[in-house]
Amino acid sequence: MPELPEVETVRRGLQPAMEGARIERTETRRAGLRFPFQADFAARLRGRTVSGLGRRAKYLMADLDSGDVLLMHLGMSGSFRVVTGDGAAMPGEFHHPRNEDRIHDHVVFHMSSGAMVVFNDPRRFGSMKVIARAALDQEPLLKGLGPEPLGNAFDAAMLASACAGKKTSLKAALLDQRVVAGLGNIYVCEALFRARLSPRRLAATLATKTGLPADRARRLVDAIQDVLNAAIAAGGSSLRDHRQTSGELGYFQHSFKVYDREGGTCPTPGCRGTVQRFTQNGRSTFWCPNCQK
DNA sequence: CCGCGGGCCTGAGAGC
DNA sequence: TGCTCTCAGGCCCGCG
Repeated sequence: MPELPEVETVRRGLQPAMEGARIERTETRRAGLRFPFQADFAARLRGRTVSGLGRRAKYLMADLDSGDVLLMHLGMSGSFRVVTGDGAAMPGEFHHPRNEDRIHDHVVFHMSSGAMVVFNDPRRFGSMKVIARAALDQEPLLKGLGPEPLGNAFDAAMLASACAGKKTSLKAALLDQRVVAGLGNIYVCEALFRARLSPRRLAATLATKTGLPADRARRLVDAIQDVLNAAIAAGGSSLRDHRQTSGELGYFQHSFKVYDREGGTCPTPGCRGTVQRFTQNGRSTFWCPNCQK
């Protein structure tokens, strides 16, 4: 489901339930998700206090007082919900369509506060892994990740150089987590629209012949940051699966300009274009051919 | 090294 | 109603 804004929304929702609390016990209700749980997965979590809950790209990272880090990825359909100790649902939980599918509650963290943090993931593309903080920079899951799009290191020069010489489309380059980490299909479509850049454009054209970032690279960086910040402020986008941990819907999907708006009128003032859809690298691309060049 | 297509899973929705 | 088909917000792997 989730791209960076949804993962960030989940992180903020889980913070009150997890930070400063101890994991008394972890239930894993099946052998694994995308890959099998480590044999010592639950044991390494038992009795550990969560000192902080962070995020890297689309990964949630819970820092433990043992020196370990719990890495969690939501895949396509993963979601968390927090259930208070008396068993009462948090506001909004009752209406969560997934909550009837308890068969997809795969991991339950029983916290010292009495709260339960429940991970539900029908498609099981999500993953969880405990690693030593000292070995974080060797972790294969994180190793190839590019810069955080909302971090200081991400700017037009960096994006242009990461795309320099790339023989692929701009759309594919932005989906490549080695170029920039955290974007997915929705926010790539939306950012390209805001930057007025064609998803078909060669990625290498973000740099000038002298290697300097073109103006379009600056526009694209601004567009990426603007759309991510706006989506985070809205609690992410709720299409099929994503909810905030409280069960509330994010509402950024109402602000999509092109994603899932095939056939609609281009929202750019004065543009008479129609939003089009086509398939690129196996994924749907939505765009306005009239104003994205 | 790079880019692409397939595969991993289940569920929702469209069309018949 | 129910079947089949397509598609879905991600990522890893193997192939050419």
